[in-house]
Amino acid sequence: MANIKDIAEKAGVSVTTVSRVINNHPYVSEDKRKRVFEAMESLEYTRNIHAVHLSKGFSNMIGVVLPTVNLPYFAELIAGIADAAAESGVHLSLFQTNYEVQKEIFALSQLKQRQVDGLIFCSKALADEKLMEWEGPILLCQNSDNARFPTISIPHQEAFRNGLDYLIAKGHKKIAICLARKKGMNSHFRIKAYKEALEEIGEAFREDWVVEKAITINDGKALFHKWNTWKEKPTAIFVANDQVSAGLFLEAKNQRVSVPGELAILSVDNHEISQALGITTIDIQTREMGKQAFAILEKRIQGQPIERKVLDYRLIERSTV
Amino acid sequence: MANIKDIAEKAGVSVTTVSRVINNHPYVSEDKRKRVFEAMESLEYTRNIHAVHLSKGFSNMIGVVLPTVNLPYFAELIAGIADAAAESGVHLSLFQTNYEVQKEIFALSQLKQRQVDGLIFCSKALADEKLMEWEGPILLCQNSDNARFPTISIPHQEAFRNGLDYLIAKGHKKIAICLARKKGMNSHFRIKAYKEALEEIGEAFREDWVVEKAITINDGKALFHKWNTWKEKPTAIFVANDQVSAGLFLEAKNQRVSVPGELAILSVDNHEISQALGITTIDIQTREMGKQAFAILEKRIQGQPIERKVLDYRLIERSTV
DNA sequence: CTGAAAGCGCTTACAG
DNA sequence: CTGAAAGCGCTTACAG
Repeated sequence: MANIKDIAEKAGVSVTTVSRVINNHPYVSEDKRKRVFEAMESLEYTRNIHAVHLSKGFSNMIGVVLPTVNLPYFAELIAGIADAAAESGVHLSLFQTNYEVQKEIFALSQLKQRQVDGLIFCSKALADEKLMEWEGPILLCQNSDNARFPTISIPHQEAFRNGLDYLIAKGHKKIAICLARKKGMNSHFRIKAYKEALEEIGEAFREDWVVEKAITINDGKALFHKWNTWKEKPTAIFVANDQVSAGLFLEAKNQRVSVPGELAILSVDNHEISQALGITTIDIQTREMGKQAFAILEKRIQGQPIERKVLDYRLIERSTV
Repeated sequence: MANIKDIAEKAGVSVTTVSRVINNHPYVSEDKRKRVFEAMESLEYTRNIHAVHLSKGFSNMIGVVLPTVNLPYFAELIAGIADAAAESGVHLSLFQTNYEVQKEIFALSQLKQRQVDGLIFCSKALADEKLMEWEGPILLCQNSDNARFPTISIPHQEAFRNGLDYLIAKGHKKIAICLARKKGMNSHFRIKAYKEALEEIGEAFREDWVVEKAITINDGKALFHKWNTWKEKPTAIFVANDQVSAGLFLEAKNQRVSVPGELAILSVDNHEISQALGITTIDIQTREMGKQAFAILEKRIQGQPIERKVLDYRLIERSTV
């Protein structure tokens, strides 16, 4: 494969000039520019990107860290990131961690080795404090107490509270909630909002009405059966994602439990499936979050100050509450 | 940042020895190995991966080219690829093309520049012939006439025929089909199978009963309404993906059209949603395809001969036919 | 507008 | 088991 030196010889110029032509620098005479282009053409020159990276010190690639790509929430998030990255000509490297800590650490080590210029953590198992031990641009798609990280997030506590108030306004007092996982900032804030809302309406907090580790449609089906076994039944379940809500809703219909008559369902996401099923849900702009995540990280990589953005949410009334 | 030379000085050895230690080569005395490790520790050494790439000539990263990550089929495929790649310590770079030809060409140019060692085309707009103009390891997740490409695929024609025969065996003669897009090898083979089956049962091929460009749940809903406007109605629709089938099924239920009584639905994918809805579908092992795609490409990158694998499919009887 | 030369940080064939 | 040196292919400050 021809390299820059071969081109220089063929064109009768220096490698410096060739480099200038390749990088579109001004101050190259038209004559030489032309000769360089011809030489590149005839020698079928392709730039070796590794040499560029080594020389420049960055890779023009960012890493996206997430548990799995195969969940609408994350797929949508990546799609947003990918669109924004493509527009800026930045490459995307995927780190599917399945919430395994050592895989998250692997991603961090890649940042350290300069495999990527920055990292977007869509969701993570590692605590913020652990992340602090690593240098380099790291963006979090969730709120963080820690000012070291740029973030893009939804005000989950507020949004969740908003949803709860909506249920309460609709006459519900016996409300259960269902979260994706126990740990994680989002769940933390949601439980907090839940407790506050219960207190205000004088209802006791019940540990067993906080269902966790629910992510898929099948988890939603299981949730229905759990609900069905409860002696005292909540009249509404506030579910933290559309997939689970869909499973819950479909199984309720299957078992001829009327929604929202016997069981109201409020969801979060506003992905296609909740629209298709007519599930009332809170839109959290997942795709937009992906786009902004990239934009903020990119600015940070370029040395601009840490930015922390909060996105809006919106309750979409449909027919399950 | 400390480099290999700093380590060598600190440890009192040559850079060659440092490199050997880093790369776990044998033939380094225990004493020196220890000193090198100590030096690396105290200087907080991190290897610059770009230098490794430049020197070795490859990047240890493959590219995945697909229209969008935000569709269960592709999300599942990537998840499989990502799992397999992670096990081999290979990085994944994502090229979301939205079926835009210039974005596919961009991915190919990245292969040429060595940004990636190989490319997996999950689905593409470019014709095989165009792809032929590019060198380097390129794997196709679909069959190809062209022996230049390693492939992993489902026998779509056979599988589709199998599904049609199943519908026919169930007494259907008026059968419509619904495909993801007009172009593309898969659609080509499916239409072929469709025509053959129709001929055998003495039914005429009707262009208007071949619905195309259907990908999402909402497309499935639209499909229902299209069906509803047809004067002569097919008694069965064979839909090429679970998302569309789900939309079709849900809307049929909404509109109180009995499935399979008035309209039978046969699907392809066997993703979670068809299971949740009880839709009869053909399992095409999407995740497994992803895994094998990676394995075959990886072997090809390592110089092994072109491999072309065909995966099995299986009809899952549920309650929509 | 132009070029010689140093630099980015590794790997590896060769000689010992 | 060890090291000096060449090589991977670019970029860029400096001097003109």
